[in-house]
Amino acid sequence: MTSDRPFKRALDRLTAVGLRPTRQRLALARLLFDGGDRHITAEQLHAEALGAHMPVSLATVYNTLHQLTASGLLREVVVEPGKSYFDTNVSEHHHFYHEATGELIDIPGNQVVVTDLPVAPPGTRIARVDVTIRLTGQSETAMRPTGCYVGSAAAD
Amino acid sequence: MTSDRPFKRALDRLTAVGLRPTRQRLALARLLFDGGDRHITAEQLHAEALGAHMPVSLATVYNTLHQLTASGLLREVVVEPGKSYFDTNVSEHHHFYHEATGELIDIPGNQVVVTDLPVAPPGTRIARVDVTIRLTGQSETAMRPTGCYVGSAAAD
DNA sequence: GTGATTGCAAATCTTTTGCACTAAA
DNA sequence: TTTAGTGCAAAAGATTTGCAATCAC
Repeated sequence: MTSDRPFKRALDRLTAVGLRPTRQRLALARLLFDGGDRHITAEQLHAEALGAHMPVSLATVYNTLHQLTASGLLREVVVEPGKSYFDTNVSEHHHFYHEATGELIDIPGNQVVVTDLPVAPPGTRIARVDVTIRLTGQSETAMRPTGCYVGSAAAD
Repeated sequence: MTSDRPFKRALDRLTAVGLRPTRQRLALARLLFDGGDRHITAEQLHAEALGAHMPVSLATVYNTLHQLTASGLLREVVVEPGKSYFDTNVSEHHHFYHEATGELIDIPGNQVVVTDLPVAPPGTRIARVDVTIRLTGQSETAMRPTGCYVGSAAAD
């Protein structure tokens, strides 16, 4: 990789989708996209920006997150009423959501297979399939080895 | 079925989970459980109660919905930041979510198959698997006949 | 009667908006 | 310049909370 300096990567992403790379957007894009995939809320990103001496207003954080989402650079994942994460991984994948800790964990797309999807209602098109696996605090019992079947069509 | 009068059904459900069947809870339970499965927001239920001459405060609607959810009589489905539905169908199933209209449509559990679920992280247990199929407004192209594959493990 | 439940209004929290100011092209 | 973008503070929603009044048992 010749030019994946953090700064460049963030800037490239912005220009690639036609967003003017302002100081604020660049700062946020760097926090978001440097150093691998992450899940972050608007509040968290705001706090991070302030902590990194890149003051940005909360409103701008929201604006930017939504612009990036609309541009396909982020994906919004709503886990609870009043709590949504922005996911820098926009490839096909799904999530574990740990309700106790609020933690969101990526599951590579190839580790979850959804089949037999019903036909979309007339006049609509499937935009995305979200699979969220909700986890509760303790694992009193053993965890499932490799497959948990939801639905009945596929035998193990 | 000898006794599935609406009133009885709602009352039974409440007592079955140990919730004192107060006038308000009974009224809300009837609106919720009589007449088949439904998806409803707190605001909608509140409006319905008022319209049905069963005045209940919004706070009580929220309290009751959460109590019913905690008791397993309802399931909460969060579709967007600031918008969640309460689903009277607590059996295994999934949802279409039409982003344009805000409409939520049940998909019977047996119409979606999720396989190859990864193991839950240590110390956790899978509480539920939510599959939400997001629909966008127009269907310019043809809809998928019967299977939309998410992930790569299963061939068609 | 007694503790659970309710209603109201205020408080919280998250997110959006209006508008004057600032900066990128 | 010129227009997009930003910050602030207020507004808007959704949900929760505190507490006195009320109701079910």
